[in-house]
Amino acid sequence: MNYNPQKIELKWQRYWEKNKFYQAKDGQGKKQYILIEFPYPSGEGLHVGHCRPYIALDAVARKKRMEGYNVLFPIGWDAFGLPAENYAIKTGIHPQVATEKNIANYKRQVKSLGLSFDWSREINTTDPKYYKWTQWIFLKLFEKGLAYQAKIPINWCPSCKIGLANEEVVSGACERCGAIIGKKTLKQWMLKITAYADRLIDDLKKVNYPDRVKAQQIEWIGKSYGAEIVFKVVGSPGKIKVFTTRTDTLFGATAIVLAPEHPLVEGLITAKNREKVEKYIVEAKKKSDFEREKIEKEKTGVFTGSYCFNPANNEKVPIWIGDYAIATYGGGAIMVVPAHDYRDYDFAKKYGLKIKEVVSGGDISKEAFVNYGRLVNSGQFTGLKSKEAIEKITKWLEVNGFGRKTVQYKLRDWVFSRQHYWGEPIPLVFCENCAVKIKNQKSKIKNNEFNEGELLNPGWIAVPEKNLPVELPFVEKYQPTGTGQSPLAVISDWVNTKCPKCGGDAKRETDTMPNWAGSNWYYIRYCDPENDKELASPKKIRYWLPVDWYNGGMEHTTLHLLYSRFIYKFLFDIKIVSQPEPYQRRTSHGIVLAEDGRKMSKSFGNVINPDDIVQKYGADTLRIYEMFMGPFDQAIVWNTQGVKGVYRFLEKVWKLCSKISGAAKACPDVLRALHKLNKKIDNDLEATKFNTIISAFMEFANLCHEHKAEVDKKTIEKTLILLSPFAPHLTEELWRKLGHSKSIFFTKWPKYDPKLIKEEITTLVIQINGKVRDKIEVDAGISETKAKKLALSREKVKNWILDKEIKKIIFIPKKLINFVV
RNA sequence: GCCGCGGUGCUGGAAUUGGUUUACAGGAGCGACUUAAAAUCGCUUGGGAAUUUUCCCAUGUGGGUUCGAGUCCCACCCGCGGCACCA
Repeated sequence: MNYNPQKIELKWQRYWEKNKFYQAKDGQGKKQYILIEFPYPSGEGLHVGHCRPYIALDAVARKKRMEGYNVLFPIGWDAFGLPAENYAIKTGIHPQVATEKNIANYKRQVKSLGLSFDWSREINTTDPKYYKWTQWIFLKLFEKGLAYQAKIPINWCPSCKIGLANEEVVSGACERCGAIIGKKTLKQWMLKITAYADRLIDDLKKVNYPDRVKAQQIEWIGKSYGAEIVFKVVGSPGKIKVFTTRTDTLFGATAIVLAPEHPLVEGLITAKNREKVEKYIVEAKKKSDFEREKIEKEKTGVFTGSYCFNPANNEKVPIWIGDYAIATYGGGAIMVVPAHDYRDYDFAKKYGLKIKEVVSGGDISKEAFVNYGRLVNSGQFTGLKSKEAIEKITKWLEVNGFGRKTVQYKLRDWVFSRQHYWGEPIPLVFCENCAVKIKNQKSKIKNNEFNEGELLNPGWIAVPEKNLPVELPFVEKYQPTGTGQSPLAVISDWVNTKCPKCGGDAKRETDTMPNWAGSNWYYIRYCDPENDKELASPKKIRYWLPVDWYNGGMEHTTLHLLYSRFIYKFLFDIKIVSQPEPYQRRTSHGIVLAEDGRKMSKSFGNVINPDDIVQKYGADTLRIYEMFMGPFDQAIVWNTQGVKGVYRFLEKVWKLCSKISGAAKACPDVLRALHKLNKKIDNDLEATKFNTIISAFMEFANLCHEHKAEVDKKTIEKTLILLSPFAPHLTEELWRKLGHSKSIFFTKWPKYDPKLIKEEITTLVIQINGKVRDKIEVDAGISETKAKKLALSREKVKNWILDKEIKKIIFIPKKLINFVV
């Protein structure tokens, strides 16, 4: 029989599923929790790029099982979010219906690859039994005062008619539709992720993530150390607080710039300047972030007419307004030190501000000098080095009440509400009665009558836990209202409810949660997916978590990965989970590009559907090709031609293993190669070097092919076991053909014998002055003296040395001998 | 501008971490089988000179360290990803 994947793959997939091969057992033995990012089931189905991480981690999971681990390798569906809703708007098909259909298709595709997921733990974020707990987590955040409502200008996508988080805005445009983002001021629920900023940085030390992931998260959080300095306004009690990391340049501050949105602006505008300033502010507010960015280099500003005192030397410095000061960072106020900051230099040049050198080392007549140096023109601090000056000036400010040491973060709190239908309802109601009570009678409120969140957000009352989930009502119309309200707002019998605190009339929150809400914690739910009493039982959480190996895309580094770490830390604080970090190890896969080198996309018509490859070559070929195509963490171009090569390899394995030579013992070369292969798989799988594993297999198959007559049954069996995590169907089939009644996946993972790997004979390279001139076959254990003698006896070597004097000999056992002449 | 990653044949890439550069595949060429094609199986395939023996040059560019550099150091060029008026 020839290799025919169509005849064997479905058979074994059904067999494995029927016999529940891959179901993890709670609390039994040493565990491995292996996780892939659960897919968003879109209407387009899987493409070969999605499969790459699933296939890779499937191989890992399969190997770990054979090594005796109790492996949890689960899958589920992240199904809330915009695409389903946009699709519903277009077609009138309810997101629920479309989602179910998409899931069915995804499931069929995933199953056709022979992946060893534990389907008994399948979850779906849009299932009320699941999102009950997504809502529960929100309630806990709310109770602890980590959720608050704020009226803020948010990123507004005019096309999707939705507010977006900073993370969803990609260079000024909507991550989903590409429209230019504007600003809209709306009341939004915010999560205090900033309260966890330090821990999110510090705890990266505890986990094994790629450096680039750590670096990106740290940069995103953007912690900087500096000082807050107080500038007193001339002729008024007003005080302006600025943030700087360069306290040493304080004497060079020749102006203050406030963001147009700064709360003190109004009081600082003098009558003479009013018209100009107001016009500027109106213009600035109109600009979107994108426009601001585009004209980034061109600084603009306007003088308010007011002055303040530089605390260092009591000089009067003008107060300006300029939109290069960012409202949401450092209090939206900066001290302008033109001599030592590029931006301030531009600004000062444009508006004729004083440029005063206070750190020596550059030529400020040409450009700003931003490096550290020695202080000049800085009163008592003149002569100090920058580093020392920063400390001393900060201390001086503190002593004299002009400022204090502080830190700033780029990270902002997380905008957690969306004005859309297809998401988890936020489990809060607004009660006018309670709002009045909290606002007016704070002192009379009994202890524990309201939780922290309710006091922080007067009128917003938590839906009691026992009433969860707040189910998403069925609607006919999904269109965003465009007014900033979600489509839920028009369903009056859902919106109108009773206040759980006072029983009075109340209205439900009609915003829903962002699509990240369900994915924040899904991997916890896998530990105990059916539990309707708790998020998951503490016992199971303790057993399974943290995740041992989590693979996902780089694009989630500052999104899902950061968010879910934050949520996990919160759950740790309220003692739901027992360690501070959710993922012990993180790896990232590179994306698979289409054959034309572009991203695979329906609009380019260049998508490769795994169905086609499975149909033509079989799942095992697809699996091995995706591992072989290139380094796992690198983007790679798909090449259907290359798929053929893998198919040929599997055919070779098939032929080799379905006919046994009858040799009683493998020849030493084959045996050694087999043990080397074993070692290589062990090492390279851990290092995610899947491509070299496959090429090692190919080399081994080629070797066996050469030594056809000397390959025994034992060798073939071991080869099949080693290959089984990568090509499960083919190996299972051949395994049975060899007469085994039990599955190959019940065998133990083989251990290589280090003694057998040792080469007895090696090629010793002979170099003259570092250049290869000859090679000899020698005993691996040959001594330097012997090697030298042997090398010098060679004709070629003699010719190269001739009458020259040997100055030095370098001998590396098993590798080379080098004569320096 | 800053942070991170990378640059090796015609192509995807390998190189035990300082020790035989180009493994493994794809593609191309030649040959075998075949009426023929596909498939399959052999052989060839970095460049140049010489074709029995061989020699020189090649890992983005230019320097350096070293007996020896794709690998380490310095400077530069190019590509990719992220951040970006963050004070």
